[in-house]
Order: sequence, then C-alpha cells, then structure tokens
Amino acid sequence: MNTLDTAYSALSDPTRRAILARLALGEASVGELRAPFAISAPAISRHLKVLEDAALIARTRKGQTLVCRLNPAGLKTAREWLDHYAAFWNASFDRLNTYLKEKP
Amino acid sequence: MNTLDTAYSALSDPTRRAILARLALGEASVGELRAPFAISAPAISRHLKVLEDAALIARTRKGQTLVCRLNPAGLKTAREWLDHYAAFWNASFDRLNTYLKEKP
DNA sequence: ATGTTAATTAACATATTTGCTAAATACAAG
DNA sequence: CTTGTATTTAGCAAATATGTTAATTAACAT
Repeated sequence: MNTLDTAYSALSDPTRRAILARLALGEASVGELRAPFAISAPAISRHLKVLEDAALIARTRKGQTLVCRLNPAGLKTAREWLDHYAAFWNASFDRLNTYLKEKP
Repeated sequence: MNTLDTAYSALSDPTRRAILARLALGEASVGELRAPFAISAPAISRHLKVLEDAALIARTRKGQTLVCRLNPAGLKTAREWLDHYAAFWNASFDRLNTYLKEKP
C-alpha cells in the first residue's frame, strides 16, 4: 500500500476526520480524543494507529499518557495529489464552459 | 455515508486514481479506461460505479459505449476539506517551529 | 431475426475493516 | 510491591470491498 492509499483510506472515516479536526486545535492524549465518541478504547486506539500508519499523526509517550499531534507532512502528500489534478480538472471544466458558451 | 467518506474512500484505490488521472486528459469509454489494467470488465465497471457514487465522474451513453468524464464538483469538496485543515496544520507547524527555535 | 460488441448485474470467494470484550503492558503513586 | 489509570494487543463477529466467471441488457449491423 502506498502513501496515498493509506492517507485517503484514513481520511475516508468520519471519526478519523473528527480526530484530525480536533488535533488541528492542538495536541491531545488518546483519552481526550476518545471522550467525544461513544466508542471503546480499543476502537480509538485502532483509529489512531490507522492515522499514524498513514503518517497523518504522530504519538509520543508523556508519562502515563500518549500525546497525539498532527503530522503536516503526511497531509501535504494527500493535498498535493488532489491539487495537481485539480489543475487539469479545472482546465477541462473551463474548456467545457467555453465550448458551451460558444456553441449557440 | 457522507460525501467526504465516499470521495476519500474512492480516492484510496490506486486503480481509481489512475482512472481519474487518465480522465484528466479527456473523456474516455469504459473499454478505453479498462485497457491499461489486467482486470476484468466487471471489476472496472465497479470501480467506475464507486467513482460515480462519489460524484468524482459522470457517465453518459453514446451509442454503444458509455463515455466517462470527470466531475470537478465532487473533487472540489474533497480538496476543500484538506485545504481548510491545512491552514490549521501549517499554523500548528509554524508554532512548533517558532517554539523550537526560541527554545535554546 | 441473429450475431457481435460494450457494459452491467448476479453469484460467489476471499481479504480487510470496524467494533466489541477480555487480557496484557506501561507508568505512577502510595 | 500492590493498586489504579492509560493504552494496546488478542480473539472474535459482522459488514464491506475487491476480484473472478457466467449470464443479461443495450445498441448496432447484416
């Protein structure tokens, strides 16, 4: 599985996107990240592992707790793929628009 | 499943990203899209359905063939989510950098 | 009408994902 | 060193994803 596979796959789950949104506001422990969800500790742990494997977050132990923070590098990869093709897409769209306008 | 779920899930498969990359160069029939892959017709058909359900492409019949083209609107949604949070991420990263530089 | 090409749907096998509970590990505190 | 808190790993069940072959539908051409 390449980087884009794991990154987009990780982003496809709403719980994981919510976790990222939370982490955008600042780092948080696993327990803190779990609090808003009606979901077991192992379930959150797995979501975090998926995000970590996708290089979207990093975890470091701080005493008894594991602190999670965003990993901007991983997200950059995902954005770049979309942004790259967006250029083509918009170009195609523009051509279509031009075509439609010139047609009558 | 909401729009972002289906969009990112669709993007997580390399075959589907390759299909999108191909369509960025211009519309193509199902058969043409299939050609580069060692994969059955039903398999391609399903990939295209996933992309269509995610609003990333559109298909229209043209005589005997189905012509596929990109749907820029769907991609825009996916990009916007990433771009929105990228702002936070970069900000966090900047704060971290500042912190690390000021520390010594 | 019949055969051919393009593409989808049906039916099935296998692998992955997600969630749960119970058990294990890591650290802190008394 | 025993207990409590934070988190992960193990084991299991249900749902989802992906690919295959066989059968079906749509459009075209003879």
